Amino acid sequence: MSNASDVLTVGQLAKRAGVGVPTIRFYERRGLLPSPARRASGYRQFAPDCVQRVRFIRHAQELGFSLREVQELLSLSMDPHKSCADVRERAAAKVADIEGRLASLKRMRTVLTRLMKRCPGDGPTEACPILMTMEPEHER
Amino acid sequence: MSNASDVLTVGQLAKRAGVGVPTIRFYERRGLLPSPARRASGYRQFAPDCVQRVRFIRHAQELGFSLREVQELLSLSMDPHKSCADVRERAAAKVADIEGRLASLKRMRTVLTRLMKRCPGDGPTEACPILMTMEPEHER
DNA sequence: TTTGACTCTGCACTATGGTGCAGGGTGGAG
DNA sequence: CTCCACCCTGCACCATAGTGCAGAGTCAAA
Repeated sequence: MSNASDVLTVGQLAKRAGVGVPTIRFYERRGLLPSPARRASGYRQFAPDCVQRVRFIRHAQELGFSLREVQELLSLSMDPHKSCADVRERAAAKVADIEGRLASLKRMRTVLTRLMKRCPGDGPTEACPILMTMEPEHER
Repeated sequence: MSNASDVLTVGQLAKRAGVGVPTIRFYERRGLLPSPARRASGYRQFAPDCVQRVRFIRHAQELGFSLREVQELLSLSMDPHKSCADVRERAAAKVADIEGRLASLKRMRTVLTRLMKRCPGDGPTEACPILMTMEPEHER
């Protein structure tokens, strides 16, 4: 079934996965992609399933996982001693992380919109409640 | 009123503002703090109001402004041709920015929690719906 | 055979917000 | 006068996720 014409060069892999060529090499250096076989010339020969792998990486990134975390997820999926529960643990940690960031951003938004309501919208900047509230004699 | 004993060394400024000494020098290089007067020895002599300035910077950072944006805010407050409306514009842009980030994080959380509900919590990782959904044959 | 597109390596650089260090000079108290 | 804490400059480095480039080699079609 699989023959030599199945393998992909970096460029082909990059194109099919929708990323740049340097990104592929970067992932390889980071251990997110296995070191591929090489031709005599040194050209990389990627197996076709590397396309899935790269898309997995991007998909996980979209869900908020860093490359380090994606790597952990990948080694989880490689390790027969690990179970679904381990994966779920990572997901739960990520949700907690996201919720922390959400709370922080919401606090920022609350303060900023409150300041904007207080701002007359004209007048000199010295009288601007936004700037004044950022001054710290206003503490907390 | 103000005499020589009013001025602050970097270390004193850093301590009063609650930041490290290199941070002060970094802000100075970035133009967030004016270049202070120097003693004959080269020691910086900061005016006491620089403490307020540094705290302003940290406060604005807490509200989600980058140092570049803090600098813009500061030059707005220096410029007599600028008004409160200009400041409010920056705040509104930042709120929009924060809302974009909130939406993105909420999407991530939604997907992750949905995946976690589908996950049995045991069994091999190959069968894990979390990992499987990150595989891209699952497209969009 | 030639040409153009592709690939190789390694290194430097982007942005962000600092931190750390080496190798000097300075300030004030004891 | 000595000592230690502080200050000076400039440079390199941390993490993150790549991007860009030089200089060389390769592949395949025309």
